[in-house]
Amino acid sequence: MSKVTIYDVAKEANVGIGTVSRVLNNSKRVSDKTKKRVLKVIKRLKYQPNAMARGLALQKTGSIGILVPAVTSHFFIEVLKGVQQGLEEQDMDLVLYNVNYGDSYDITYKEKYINRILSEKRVDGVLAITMKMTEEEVERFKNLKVPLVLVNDFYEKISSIFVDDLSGAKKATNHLIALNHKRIAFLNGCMDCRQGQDRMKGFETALIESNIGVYDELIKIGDFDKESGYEMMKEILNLPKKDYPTAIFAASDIQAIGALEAINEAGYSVPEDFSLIGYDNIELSKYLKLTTIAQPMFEMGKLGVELLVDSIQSDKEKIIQKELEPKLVIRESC
Amino acid sequence: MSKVTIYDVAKEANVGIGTVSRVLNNSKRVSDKTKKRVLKVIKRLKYQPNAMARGLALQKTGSIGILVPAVTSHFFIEVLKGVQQGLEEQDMDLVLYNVNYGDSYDITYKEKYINRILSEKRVDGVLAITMKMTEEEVERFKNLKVPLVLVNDFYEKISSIFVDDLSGAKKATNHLIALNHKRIAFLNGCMDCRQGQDRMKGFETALIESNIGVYDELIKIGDFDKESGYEMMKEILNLPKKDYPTAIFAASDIQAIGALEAINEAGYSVPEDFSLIGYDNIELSKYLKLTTIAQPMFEMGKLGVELLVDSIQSDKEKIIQKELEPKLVIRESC
DNA sequence: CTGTTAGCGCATTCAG
DNA sequence: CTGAATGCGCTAACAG
Repeated sequence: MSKVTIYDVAKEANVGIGTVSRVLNNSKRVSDKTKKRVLKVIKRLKYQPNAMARGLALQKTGSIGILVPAVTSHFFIEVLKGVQQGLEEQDMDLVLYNVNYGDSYDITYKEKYINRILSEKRVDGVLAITMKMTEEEVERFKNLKVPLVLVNDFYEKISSIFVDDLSGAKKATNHLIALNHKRIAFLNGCMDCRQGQDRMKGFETALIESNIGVYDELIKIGDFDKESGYEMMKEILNLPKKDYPTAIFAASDIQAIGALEAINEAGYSVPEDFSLIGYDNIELSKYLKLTTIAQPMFEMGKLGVELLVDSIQSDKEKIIQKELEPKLVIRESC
Repeated sequence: MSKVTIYDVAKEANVGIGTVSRVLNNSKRVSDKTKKRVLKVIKRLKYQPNAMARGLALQKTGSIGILVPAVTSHFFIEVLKGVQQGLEEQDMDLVLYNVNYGDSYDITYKEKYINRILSEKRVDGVLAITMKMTEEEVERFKNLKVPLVLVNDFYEKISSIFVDDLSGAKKATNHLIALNHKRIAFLNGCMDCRQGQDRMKGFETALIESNIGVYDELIKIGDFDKESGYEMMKEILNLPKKDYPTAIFAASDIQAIGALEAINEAGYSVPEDFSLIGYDNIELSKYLKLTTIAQPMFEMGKLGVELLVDSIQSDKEKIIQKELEPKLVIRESC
């Protein structure tokens, strides 16, 4: 009962392999009677087509690739859930290309994987999640006609799914303003990515619209990780006390957690001494009771596969841009 | 520059495709001179062999499958890190088979994936993580000679990597005993899996060895998830106060977190009113300052791939059982 | 050492 | 409607 091929089925059913192949791909050009007979043999022999052979003949693999900077990030995990669910409905497999190596993002791995994906042809298309693809990289996909969709990133020439960061940052800031805060600090991530830029803009816009002061010394730029949140908060705590903010908006939950650590170390607490709001709504923030801006991660994943599968199947280029709306989740940190 | 095949390379280098194939697989049977020439053409044409075709000819895919009940579990994420790193060194791809569907473990999906893996032959071997494989399922792999290694599970006829749960539970319990606790509760997961049984045994053994009472009303059996931890803790809090334990040992961190919620809701706190210790050392527990038993998840993943790749390459059956040692991580919950 | 040929398992013409 | 032949891109065995 080892390897049963299409030939075994054909012989057993007294037909040619062509016929078997036809019923497999449910072609109309086969009589109901023989179809039934073949189907029965297939079931009896527990036959299933070999993915490699089929892929080679069809020039399709029946699987998609996921390109991600760090599989272990909370953000990705949530997106992955959506991807899984979307994929399930398609009966496609998922190949994971994790750019992260030994806990550090390695740009050479990104390059390496992209090369591999593009030439090995093990996947029919790829979902790049939070990957900051360069224009040149994207073009390579286009040239080779390998469907690509960007999740949580934006590029005008490629289907992308992203979140309205400007709106999210405004919501966060406005929540703080509604709570009557006048001196609000902002711990931002990088400024050379869309997310950082838009969140900054959202923050400033909200303040200006409410006629509240924007204080340079309360705006910090670092990284989206915890250490950076910690460092930035320490800098703020080093300010003269009279310049302290009453509320802090961190551009990511994980930064907020870092900031929280700095706050606690300094003998202060949240929300008594400082109000704190994060961004992302990762699972952790629920346990830490952190107020935050929820990104629709699951939906992004699910929508992402849908777009990708669509573009694989239709194979005519159709660029779809989808902007999702983040929403405020109020917990106990402010 | 679209699809460059081995023929293009051969023509361009004035050799036969056999020669090209040989340099690709670094066979010794090719002169240095032609080898260099071919290599140069390969680089110039940016040629990379098609994975499908190679797989078909070689009967090897160059990728392994991961079978897991829930990609989003913290435990799995950590293991995955190890897997990734191990795989990186082998240049193999990773195909994810997630049995979880719509947030609930679905046994029919397990069946479905196993069938798919076994017949589609898209992967050369599989790593089953925390999968509770039945004897019959394992036998199917053996019959079809598809290498399988179990991670965090044990089956004598298959290479397995697991943790000494008895020892882990003893360590946890002994820590509590060293802290002078006399009435210790145990919130266990299922009792029909090795983990549950061993942890129960470890718990009881530790108590008995120290001549401390084992109280039936303080031993609860549920599930390894948060809800179950919450429920079990509530039951304990419903006991007459005089019967309250002074410490609680939860069989998983996530259960401990559920228990913590119940404790807080009842107006008590940790570690003031109850000492609490968990099991697993997932990332969350660090932030919640939960004392726990650390499972070497990363190592399990890494070791797992190594065993698997070994068995794929050598292809002679060699069953290796590896038991790892868990260790106590003391934080602030006790 | 190197070119040629025969499959790997399947989908897809092309005849019948 | 159906069977036989051809090719997908590559490896391996076989001649030179």
